[in-house]
Parts: sequence; C-alpha cells; structure tokens
Amino acid sequence: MENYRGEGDLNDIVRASGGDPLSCTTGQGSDTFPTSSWQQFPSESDPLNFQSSATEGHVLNAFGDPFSSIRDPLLHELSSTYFKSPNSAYHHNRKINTSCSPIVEDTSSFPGSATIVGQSKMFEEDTRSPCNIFPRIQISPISLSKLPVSPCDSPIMAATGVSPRGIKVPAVLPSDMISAKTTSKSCLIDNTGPVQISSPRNLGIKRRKSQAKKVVCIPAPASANSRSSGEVVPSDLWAWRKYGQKPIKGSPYPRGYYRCSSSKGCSARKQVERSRTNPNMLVITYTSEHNHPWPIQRNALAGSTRSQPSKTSSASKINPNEEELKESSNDELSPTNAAAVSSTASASAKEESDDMEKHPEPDDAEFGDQGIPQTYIPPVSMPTDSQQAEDFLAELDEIETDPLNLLFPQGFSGADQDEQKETKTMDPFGLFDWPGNNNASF
DNA sequence: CGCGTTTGACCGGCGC
DNA sequence: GCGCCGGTCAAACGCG
Repeated sequence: MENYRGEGDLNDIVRASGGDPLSCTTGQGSDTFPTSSWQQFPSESDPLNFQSSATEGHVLNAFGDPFSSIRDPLLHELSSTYFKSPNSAYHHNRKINTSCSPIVEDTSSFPGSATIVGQSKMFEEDTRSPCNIFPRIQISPISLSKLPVSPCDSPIMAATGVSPRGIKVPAVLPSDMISAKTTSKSCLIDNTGPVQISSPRNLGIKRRKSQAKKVVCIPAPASANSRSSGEVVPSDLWAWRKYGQKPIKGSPYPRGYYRCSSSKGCSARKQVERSRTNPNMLVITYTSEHNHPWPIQRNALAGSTRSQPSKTSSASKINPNEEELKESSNDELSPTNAAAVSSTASASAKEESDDMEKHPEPDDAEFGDQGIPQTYIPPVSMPTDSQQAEDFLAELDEIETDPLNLLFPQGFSGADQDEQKETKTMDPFGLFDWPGNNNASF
C-alpha cells in the first residue's frame, strides 16, 4: 500500500509519463497555465505532455461532471462555473471563486461553450485564448476492468486510487491517460481487484463502496483565489461544505474533504488535493452521487464555500444574469472562457463503480478499437463554423448519455438518442442555454 | 443567526 | 495484535 500511496498516489496522476509527466507542470511554474501547456491532450504516448502534441484525434472535454460524461451535472457545474454562458439562466450566488479565472478574450468564438467540439479546433481555440487556467479537463469514465495500469503518472487523471487504502483497485486511469502505451509508469496500481473505497467509519460510508468514484484532475486555480489556507478549490455549481482536511502521507499538500451542502441529505462528497508532483494540478475525487438536481441557485442552502468575498460582494445585488456574467468575467470563465477552457483545459476524470462495468462507457466504442487511449475524452470545443458544428454533433452522438443517470437518478438523462444531438437535451436546466445551443447554429 | 471553515480526536481498515 | 493512515465527526470560531 505504501507503494501505492507513494507512487501511485493521486498525486502521481499528474506525473508525466515519461519522466516528467506533466509537462504541463512545467514550464509553468506560475499559477496560471499557459495555454500551450494544456492545450494538448495527451497523445497516446504521453498523455501528460500537453505541450507537445496532440492536436488531433482526441477529443477533449470540458471539465465536466466527473461522474458522467459531458452531460453530467458536474459538467454543468464546471460549465457553469468555468464556462459560464452569458445567456445562462443558471446563476448562483456563490461567492467562491476559483482562483483561476481565466480570462478569455475571445468570446465570440464559442457559442455553446461547454459543448463538445473537435479537438483540433479546440487547440486552435486554446492557442488563442489567453486564459487557460483550467485548461483541459478530461473526464474519463472508464470501467475499472479496462484499466490495466495505474496512471499514476498520468497528469490528468488519476485513478481511483484516491483513497489509498481502500481502493484496491485500481487506479484506474484511462489507459491513455496513463499512457498505457507509455512506458513510464513509475507507479503501477493494482487494478485487479474490485473497486473499494476506503471504508468509513460508519455505515453510510460502507455503502459507498459500491458507489462510483471519480477523479478529476484539473489545473489548480491561481493562488489568488486560494483560501487562506492556501488551498485552492475550484468552484462548481454545487455547494460544498468542507468537513475535514488531512495531511496525506507522502504529499506536501493536505487533502480537503467536502460534502455537498446544496441539499440536505445529499451524500455527494469530494476530496480536493493538489498533486504532489504537480502542484499546479488539482486532483478532485468525487464520491457518491448527488441525490438532487443541481441547485438552481448555488447557495440555495447557503452553502458555498466562502472565499474571496470581496470579489463578488457587489455582485449579489446584481440580477442573476448579470451577476453570473460578472462572475464569469472575473473569477470564472465566461462562456467564451468556457470554451477556451474546454479547449485548453485538460482534466481527466475517472469513475469507479460497478455500474461502469455493467454499462460500458463509450470509451470502448470510441477508442478501444482504434488503439487510442481508452480514456474517454469528451470533445469540448466550440465549433466555429457549420462544418464543425456537424462534427460536433456527430461526436455528441457518440457520447454516452447514461452517466447522467448516475448523477441524476431521478432522471435527466432521459433524452433520447436523437435528441441528444441537440445540446438542449443535454442541458435540462438550461445551463447551456447559450446561443449556440438552442439555435442550430451548429 | 446561519453557514462555512478549521482543527483535533476518533474510528475503522489494511499491512506488517 | 499493533501501528499507520485515511476518512469522518464535532466543537470552536469567523464571517456576512
């Protein structure tokens, strides 16, 4: 286990496969991530090496819901927060800002922001966009069974290994993230076992063993937004309440424990920690599902974490839309930014759950046969022209929709396949009610 | 006053 | 069986 922790720890996720995994890390010593560094998502050989290459083939996805695909609520969270759309009806009062507010200058190019786009396009966008703080987030829903090696090194994702001891499984990183093909893996995680989440001290926790666990790796927000403790926590649509923090052995960075405060009784939790190897990367592990729709208003229960009060203090009086826009312009990504983010951000998420096996994710379909990494990387960039739009839709088609169910058992995912092509279906709450979505602009 | 954060203690699982 | 470690609880405190 120790090995697992030490080497295979989530922190390692960021580790670049070849030696220095995250290249993303690199050059960037700064808080912000240069677009270039995140733009590229991992090529087969080196997922971590964003700087280099990969301009094609892989579809990036915006920072989405870790549990599900792009449509996933989390996605929305991210989308909303990081990728806010001007039109979005969704707004929240959350004062928390992630530090990184990428500033996207070019808003025009992304109509739909959080949508999926061809990767190449994304890169284009990336390069253009100035702010790439949350560059690409990759979500990789992967079934555990498919993940052979732990991606400790993968910058993007991590394995479920998040909980050290509990998880015998595997770290499941998408092979690509892990660079399955890659060689470097200093840390191998045993993924042969069933997924186990460390057992909590109470029953409630035990139930979680069978629950899905997702790990998302995203660039850490700029320190500016960091909390007093120095910890940076990206905001999302859900309200999270911190209930604990613990130093993690082998990591200089503490891990924060958050539970959903958007709704009482919601068992959703997340763990946030910085990557040991790549301080610029934030590893977020989501555990359990939200048992409620995401809040229309972020602080419905007053919950969001408080941070950077001054920034949004004045916003509260602004009408929702304006407020949101304001936030977007300030701390969070505007739709445009969102697009930028999606294009630039690279994050990967992985989900661990029994369900995964039962419901094969698209990754197989999309990548398995192609020899491409199995990591599911939803495409996320905004199409700039009709052709791209078509491609985009085509890709959407391939995206799995079921994951949404994970988050919304109550049911959102229900959109039928045909409709899924419409972004609208993907946005039950109108989060993506952006210009591009409703119109057949793409 | 309500909510969130902080922080130390406690509990349970796992490895040795 | 023991110790280590992660995850959670809960009291104290701060902020708006």
